[in-house]
Amino acid sequence: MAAGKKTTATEKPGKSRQETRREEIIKAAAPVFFEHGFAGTSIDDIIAKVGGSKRTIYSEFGSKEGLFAAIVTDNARHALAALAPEAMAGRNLDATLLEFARELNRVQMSPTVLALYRLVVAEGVRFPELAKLFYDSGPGLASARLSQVLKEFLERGDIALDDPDGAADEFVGMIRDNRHLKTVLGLMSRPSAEDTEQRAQTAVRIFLDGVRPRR
Amino acid sequence: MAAGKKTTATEKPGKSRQETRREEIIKAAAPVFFEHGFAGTSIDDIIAKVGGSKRTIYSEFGSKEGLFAAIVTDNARHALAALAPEAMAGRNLDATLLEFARELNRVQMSPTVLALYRLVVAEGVRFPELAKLFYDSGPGLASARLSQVLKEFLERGDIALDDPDGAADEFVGMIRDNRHLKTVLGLMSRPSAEDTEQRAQTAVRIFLDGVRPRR
DNA sequence: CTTGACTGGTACGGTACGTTACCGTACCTA
DNA sequence: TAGGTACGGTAACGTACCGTACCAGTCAAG
Repeated sequence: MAAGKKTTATEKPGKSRQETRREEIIKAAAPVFFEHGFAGTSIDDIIAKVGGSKRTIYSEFGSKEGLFAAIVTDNARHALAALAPEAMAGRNLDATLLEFARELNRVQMSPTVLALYRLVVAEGVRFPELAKLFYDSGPGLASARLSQVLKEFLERGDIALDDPDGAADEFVGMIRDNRHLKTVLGLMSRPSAEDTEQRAQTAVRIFLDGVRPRR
Repeated sequence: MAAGKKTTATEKPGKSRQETRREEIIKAAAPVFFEHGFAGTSIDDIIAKVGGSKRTIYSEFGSKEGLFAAIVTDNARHALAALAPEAMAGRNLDATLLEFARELNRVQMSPTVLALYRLVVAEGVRFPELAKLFYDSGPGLASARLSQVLKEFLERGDIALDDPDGAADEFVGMIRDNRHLKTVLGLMSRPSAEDTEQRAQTAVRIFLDGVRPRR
C-alpha cells in the first residue's frame, strides 16, 4: 500500500494517465499505418480513430515520424517476443529443428508480423534504425539462435557443415518461402495449420537429409 | 527557354515520338518511385526529373496510379525476363540446380528487382494486379520452373520427394535467404560474387544431401 | 479549494498535393 | 507547304497535409 500510488480506479495501477493515453494511441494508430503505410497515413486519420486532438499526439510523440517509430518499436517488441532466446536444448536434432520451424512459422505468419514486414520493407531505407530493430529481433535473431544450435550439433559430429551461419540463414529462408511471400503480397490467405505443419516437416527433412535418396 | 536544344534524342526508326516520350518518362520516373514509394512521390518530383509538363504525363498515363502501374509492369517485364522458361535440360541434377540458384540470385539481387520487391511488398495490398504480375513473373515463375525440373528427376528416380511444388518453393526461399532480406532492408550492401557463389553451392548441397552426414 | 498539468476541439498557416485548363510552339505526315 | 497532333510552360483549383495556437474542460495532487 505504501508502495503504490493512488490512481483512478478505472485504470491499472502504476500507469499514469499519460501512459495509458500513449498506449491507446499506439494501439489505435497501428492498424492505420499498417494499412496505408507511412506516407499514406495522415494524423487526422489517426485522430478519427483514437479520438482526442492532435495536441496530445504531438506532445507525446513529437512528430509523425516519432509516432511511427513508436508503433513499429512497440509492435516489434511484442510480436517478436516469442523468438527470444530460450533453452532450446536439443538432444534430438530432428525434433529441435521441427519445433524451431513451427515457432518461426507461427511468428512470421501472424497478422501483426506480416504487417510489420510490409511496413519495414517499404520504409526500411528511410528508417534504418527501425529496419535494424526489426531484423535483429526477428529474422536475424532466429538465424543466430539456429546457428548456435547447429554449432552444438556440429561439435558432436551429428551434422557435417562448412558454414553454420550461412546454413542457418538458408534454413530461415526455407521457412520464409514463397507461401510467406504470397501472403505478404495479399495473393493468398493464411495457409491452414495442416499445410503449415506439412511444410515444416518437409523443410526439416530436406535440410537434414536432402532430396537425393540414400542408398 | 534557357537553351533552344532540340529534343530529338535520336529516335529509333520504329518508334513514334509519343512512344519515345513514354519510355523517357518511365525511365526517369522509376527511380523516384523506387526511392520514395507511391504515396511519397509527387508528379512534380517526376516532372523535375524528366522535364516537360504534367499534361504529357496525364495524357499518356491517365493518372498517378496509371504511371505507377506502367513503371512496375515495364520494369518487371525487363528485369525478370531472365527467368523466362528456357530449356534447362538437365542430365546432371547438381549442375542444373546450381545454375538455377545462380540465375535466381543474379536476378533477385539486381538493384532493379530489389527496388521492385520493396515497392510491390509495400503496395501489393493496394495494387493486387501488380503484386500478381510481379509474383507470377518472378518468384512464382522460378518455383514453377524448378518444380517442373524436380518432377522430371523424380520420374527417373534420381530424387525422392513427396511434394515437388512445396520443395521448389522452399528451395526458392533458401536462395532468397536472410542476406536478401538484409539487402532489401538496406542493412547490407550487395554481397560479393564469391560469397554469392559460395552460398549458392551450399544451398544446392544442402538441398540435395542435407546436413546429416552419410555413412 | 486551489493549483497546475494534461486533454479535447477547433481553427489556422503555410505548403504541397493530384488533376485540369489554357495557349503558344514544335513536330510529323500528307 | 499546310494542318492536325503532341508537347512545354504556367497557372489555377480544390483538397489535404503537418504542425501550431488558442481556449475551455478535466483530472490528480497538495
